[in-house]
Amino acid sequence: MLKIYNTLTRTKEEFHPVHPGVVNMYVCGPTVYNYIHIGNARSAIAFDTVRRYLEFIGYHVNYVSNFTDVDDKMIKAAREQEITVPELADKYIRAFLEDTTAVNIEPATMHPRATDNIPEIIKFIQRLIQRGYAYAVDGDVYYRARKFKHYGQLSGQSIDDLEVGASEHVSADEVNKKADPMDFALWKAAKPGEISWDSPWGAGRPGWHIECSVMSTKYLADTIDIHAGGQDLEFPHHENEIAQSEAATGKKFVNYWMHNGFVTIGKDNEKMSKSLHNFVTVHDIIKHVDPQVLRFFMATTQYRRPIQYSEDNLVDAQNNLAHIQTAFNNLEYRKNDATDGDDTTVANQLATFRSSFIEAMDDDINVQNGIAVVYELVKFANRYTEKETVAKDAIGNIQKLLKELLLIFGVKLTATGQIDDETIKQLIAKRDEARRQKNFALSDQIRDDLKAQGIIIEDTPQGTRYRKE
RNA sequence: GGUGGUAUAGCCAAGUGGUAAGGCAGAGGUCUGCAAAACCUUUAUCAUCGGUUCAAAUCCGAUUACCACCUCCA
Repeated sequence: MLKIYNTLTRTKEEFHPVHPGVVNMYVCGPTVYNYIHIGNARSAIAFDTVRRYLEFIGYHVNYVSNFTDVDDKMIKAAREQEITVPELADKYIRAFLEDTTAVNIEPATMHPRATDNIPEIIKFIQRLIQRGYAYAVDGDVYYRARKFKHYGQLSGQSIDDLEVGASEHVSADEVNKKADPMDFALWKAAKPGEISWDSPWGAGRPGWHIECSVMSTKYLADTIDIHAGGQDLEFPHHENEIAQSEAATGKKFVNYWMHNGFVTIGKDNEKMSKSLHNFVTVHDIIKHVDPQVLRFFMATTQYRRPIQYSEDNLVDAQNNLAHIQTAFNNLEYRKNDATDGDDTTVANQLATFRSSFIEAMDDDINVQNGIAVVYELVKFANRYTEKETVAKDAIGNIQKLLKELLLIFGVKLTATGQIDDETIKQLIAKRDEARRQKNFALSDQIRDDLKAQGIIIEDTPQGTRYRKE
């Protein structure tokens, strides 16, 4: 039974979707004014892993992730680059898709953009005004936070405590307009020259939080199963989404709230963020780090835990992944001399590994324990590879399970060992002959030459195998 | 000031009452002509102090340190 830690209740709860067998899941996506950094990628990877696991255990997942393509920072960045806001959005949405594809994140079922939903956003705000939860002032529209009696529930704070903090950050302009410092913008009047849309309150653009309420209900349902995002979105973003959505629909907005931990950097383990300017973009890092390694590195830490980003930790991940890949390749090599048929011991063992894996992952997607099962499976595979006789189907089934499990972590395993190259094969034959004649000077010479070409030679009881370095 | 989180071996990290999973790195060994790959063996009393209990890394209290949110941020 899958259990998920629900931020709303601060406990692990058994997961029961509204519609059995189907999961409606919404993940807050980035504001597209820059390349995504690995903190943004972490969120996408964490919930892609959750999605893949849900699919692994048999759910159909409707996965919606938005692009915030208009806000203050978009307007500022577009102005600096002397392009329009939509041009800026197009540019970084394309970059987002390239970067996330590189680390093997499945495209969402739908990637809606805020600006494609302006009419729905306006209608949603009108509904909130009708219900007395919102009011217009000079072309702005604000949400009356105190009117919503559960306000503060997600972040676990009373509205009065929140107000102490909020009042320190409200600009003079807002103080004059807002009825209460806790109120937040649903619609912002356009300043001269800014991108805008016509509305009953004049030209303007949506506030940040409203788009997610609108798109979640529009593309999924009034009540969805999972809503996810970074821990920094708990307040105010998700708190505000709940207030908006539940005030508008009168229904529970989300059953399970999931929040991922941060990527930290530096010796103080500080949060990586755009505002602290301590970020590394995916765009840059995959120039010198294998995207599969980056993916594996991030996917093998449980989504709620922080990830400390460092070269050393990346190297660890690289070694671990290589170890798994090698085991897979060595299995492949043994297919050459494997006997037909299966091996019941192996079949039983694989079933055990599978259920151990599920047991681990069912505990709030505990990937650390999940990956530990993978390492056990790898060890089992290596032992099997060294047996005198092996069965073809058994090898195939071990590989199949390895592949299936690694895919949950976003890694596509394929046999990279067998290189079909006649020249290499001839050289190996020549070397084998030299070894038979105990001409080790020659055989080592051939091995060194091949190594210089990036080909590694390995002698096994079944013959000489080779692989790319 | 309010709220939440974290502290386990050189590093990453599991473990939520019964005497410390797993991985990396290190050491020793097996296999090998030598290698490589792999396999085997090996490395901690769990931030500090106090309490509860037959029994605590695990529960309670206090302390310390670090991080995060309360303003845009995944």
